[in-house]
Amino acid sequence: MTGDGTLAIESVQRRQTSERSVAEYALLGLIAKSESGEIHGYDLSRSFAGSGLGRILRLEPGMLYHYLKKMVRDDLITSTVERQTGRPDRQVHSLTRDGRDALQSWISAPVRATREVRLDFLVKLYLARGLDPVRAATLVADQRAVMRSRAARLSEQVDDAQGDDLDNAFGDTVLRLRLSQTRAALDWLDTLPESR
Amino acid sequence: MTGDGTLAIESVQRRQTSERSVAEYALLGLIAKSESGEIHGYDLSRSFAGSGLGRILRLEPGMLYHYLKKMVRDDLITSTVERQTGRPDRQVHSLTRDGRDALQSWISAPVRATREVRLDFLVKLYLARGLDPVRAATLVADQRAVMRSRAARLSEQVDDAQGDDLDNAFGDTVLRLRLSQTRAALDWLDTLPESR
DNA sequence: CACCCCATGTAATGAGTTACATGATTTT
DNA sequence: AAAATCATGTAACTCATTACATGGGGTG
Repeated sequence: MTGDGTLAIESVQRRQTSERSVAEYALLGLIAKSESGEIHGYDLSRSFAGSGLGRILRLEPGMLYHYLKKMVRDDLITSTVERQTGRPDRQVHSLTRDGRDALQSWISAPVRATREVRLDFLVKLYLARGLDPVRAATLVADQRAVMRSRAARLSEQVDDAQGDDLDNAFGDTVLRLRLSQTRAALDWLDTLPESR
Repeated sequence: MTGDGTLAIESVQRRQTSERSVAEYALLGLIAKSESGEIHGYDLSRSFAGSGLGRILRLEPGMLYHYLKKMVRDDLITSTVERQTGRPDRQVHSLTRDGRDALQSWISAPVRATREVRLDFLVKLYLARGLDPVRAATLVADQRAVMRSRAARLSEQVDDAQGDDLDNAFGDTVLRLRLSQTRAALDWLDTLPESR
């Protein structure tokens, strides 16, 4: 075994620090992007489905309202009732200080694993573009750096590996898949307008 | 809306026909690969961790025994008690006809989505290599075909897309990421010994 | 004597999916 | 008259993760 050579393993473990799902950050981002800074669940649901986010992840009403309640509980957003006549009352939400901070720091952090590019990074990029183009540019740059070092590391490991028996040959196969996926992500990052 | 142009969306929905998890098939495969055709849970756990499978997915004892019970219930494997003295009794498992069929047809079916290459396809490939090299070769060929048509389709969509507003531009970005990931998978498939 | 190996589990927890409940009002 | 829109949820279910229970035997 070379160093901590244990490759990242499939298992969707939330980070110990009670990490939130992508969908929650997506909601925070949509609230932040809303013109008045406040928005109710039903509108969120529509703008979610209508926006670019609806193209990469699905969020059913049940889960949406669940997340909103959870984030109110955790003091990331506030909720005030807006009475209506002839229509059901609305719960209007807006970001708290904590919510804004959580959103900003989540968006700013590049993803570590290549597999997270497809979902997590895309959501970060979408929100960053909508909220602050400068942040989008640094995000892309930071993500490039992560992917580059990851590619370098994988590349080393591929060179070091010798495929004696079947299982070692397979380990090599796995490494080369990861390397090729990582390089593809890197190339894609380079084509983004933020990389110009 | 062009045809059913709704892009595949993130949501790990099991297929309606009560689909099994990758780990279950991995277990079926390990039982099939065992020399005597039968093996008990504890040995399975060790050979799982020790084999190439342990490099791509994790399976804790709790889940392993859970799957074994489930598959006994569903008549994919049988279980007989092997008494021991000075040691706990063992539950020895072997494949039933249904189990062998389920395993073979799962292994033979290429994955549809590119994101499934990283886990599902790798497990299929590992098992196919261990059980029947010929099947491994056809699997790789079939998977190549799927990825090629997927790349072609994505390529079309990229050409058709025009990025007017922010959300359409994002849709284009998403498509190009998928295309690049799919092409990378395709290139990787070509480097496999089965493609020679 | 403390600890690890053998061997199989259970219990607690949490996260996500799907389908449905409600009840008024507007559109077809 | 039927259906869709508005607006917010609840309930039942599946699936996976983690940690722990058990209890005898061998090893440092």
